[in-house]
Amino acid sequence: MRTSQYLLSTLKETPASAEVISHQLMLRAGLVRHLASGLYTWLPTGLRVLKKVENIVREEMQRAGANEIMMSMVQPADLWKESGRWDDYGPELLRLSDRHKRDFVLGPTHEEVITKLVANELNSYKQLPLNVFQIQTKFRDEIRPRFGVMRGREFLMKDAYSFHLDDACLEKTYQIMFDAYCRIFERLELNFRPVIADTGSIGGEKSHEFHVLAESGEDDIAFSNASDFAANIEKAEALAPQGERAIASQALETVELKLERLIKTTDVDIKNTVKTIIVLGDTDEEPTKNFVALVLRGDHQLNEIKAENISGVHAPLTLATDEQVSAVANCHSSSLGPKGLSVPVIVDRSAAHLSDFACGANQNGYSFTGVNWERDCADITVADIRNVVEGDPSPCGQGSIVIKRGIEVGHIFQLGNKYAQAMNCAVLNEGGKNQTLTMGCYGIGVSRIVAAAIEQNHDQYGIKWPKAIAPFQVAIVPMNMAKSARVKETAEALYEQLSNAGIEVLFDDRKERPGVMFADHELMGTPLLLVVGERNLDTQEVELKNRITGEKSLLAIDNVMSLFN
RNA sequence: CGGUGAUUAGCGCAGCUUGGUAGCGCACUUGGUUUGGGUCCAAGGGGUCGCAAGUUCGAAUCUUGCAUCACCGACCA
Repeated sequence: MRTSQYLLSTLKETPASAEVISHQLMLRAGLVRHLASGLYTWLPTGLRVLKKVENIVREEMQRAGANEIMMSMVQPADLWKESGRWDDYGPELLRLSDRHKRDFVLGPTHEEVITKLVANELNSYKQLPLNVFQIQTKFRDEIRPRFGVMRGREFLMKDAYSFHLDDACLEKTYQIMFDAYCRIFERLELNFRPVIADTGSIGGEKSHEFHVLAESGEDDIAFSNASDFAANIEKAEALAPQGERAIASQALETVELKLERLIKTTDVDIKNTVKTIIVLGDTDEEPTKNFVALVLRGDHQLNEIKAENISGVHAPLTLATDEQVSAVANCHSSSLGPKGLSVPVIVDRSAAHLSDFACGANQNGYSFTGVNWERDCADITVADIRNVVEGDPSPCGQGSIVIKRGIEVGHIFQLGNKYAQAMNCAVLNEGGKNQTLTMGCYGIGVSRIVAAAIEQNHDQYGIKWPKAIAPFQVAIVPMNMAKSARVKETAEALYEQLSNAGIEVLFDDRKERPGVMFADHELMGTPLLLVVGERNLDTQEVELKNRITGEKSLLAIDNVMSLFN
């Protein structure tokens, strides 16, 4: 490709709306352009990268025995009503109707369509297991699109679905997919980690996320500093503190200070206090009485996922309003405490290990000190409802927790039979009986990977693409071609030779000054530059510049092809 | 949806307080100059100041409404 024919579109200045570095560089290097909130146009350079990621994903899926298909992005609402997700999915599901007023959705994912297809196509256990995938545009009407294509509303995703007669078979395919994902991210040269994950709204039992480690990531990942253990913080278990709880030694006292003031103005340590949060319960009692109290150590944070998975707690987790808090405890939320509450009390393991602690007194402006479980507050349930923090013992039993930020680029689930049951997806088993299938599903955010790769591979000059996904393998940069016939001839000859050999080469034939060309290629992140100039032509050499290492060396023109063997 | 802020040339911004001729840098066009790291000089093109209504002789500027975009929370590949 010649730059004179190419939509280069680089920007010198950073558009003000771009927050993270990958978004800035994607705009500046001319990979994408903003169309509307969460919607982007992919320019030639960006599309080249996207296609490369896509192809690596496709190759590894095929190697893992998955069949590529393509499903419609527009899906009939009836299917979603059948699975129950028409009601469950919420406003993130973009709904539309056609000219006949029939309801449709823009597919955020394709479980319904694929399960219906497989239900119709498969009849016998002999056809199992089956794994199918597609690489398709998805649409999710995100509440808050941000960070460019990292969280767009329309995005490219690889989604695979596997079908099995039993869980043992699903487990096997799950492992194959796990390995395939590792291969994919290794080929993409990304610093990634598989982490144990929550299954979220898709439902199911076992699940891993694949995270690219980056400061700009939106998830907190808990690692062990002594083993392979890694889990999304949503899912990382906070172990109960070691040892016996200290024996009560203080008497219960009432203090005329809010808990917050008590911590600030006295020597009471926040780690020896508990905070109490009232949330909606999940029982059939009349709504005015249906609440649960969650109790955490003062310095800990509530883990909403863990909390809403506890029976009796309403999912999704819903905080009580100020009025509801007053109705439950006759005080403001800042003076809440576990003692004497009439609602079920769920206490985090760490908070339950305290003795002689301080807490709100359920009376505005008052606290208790010297509080002890059992003696002062007996009827409680102990559970793990907090986020792990750095330094906690790792749940794997080895080492302690370290927390890093990650960008979720892949997610694999063991779905079970939720969709198969709803969509009546079954085959005849060996005994001739109808048997509902069990499913796995496996997603990769293809367009998000492009952004994640930039987050991990850039410097002050621009993008430093991993070789496997660089838009061009090499660029030819002639010095002052307009003035030197020798330079022009050499550059043209090199270009022809490389193009004929099928190498993705960008020939910068613009009439630009060297600085402009160098800056553009560095911004775009082309791994290799061949600089053709009068300076080295007497010896029949060109300069080779490596974008990643910054190394410069001289290379005989006759040897250029050897770079690509 | 809630909270905050923004909207003036393709991009980055000034002008608004105190109403009166729409400006700067980059980019773009033309001519010259320069040519191994975003040269320099000169001339030029490009704007219903987000939209609508109001106040006024007169609105980018004041008032009201709406839209869009971004940031902080819930969602997720």
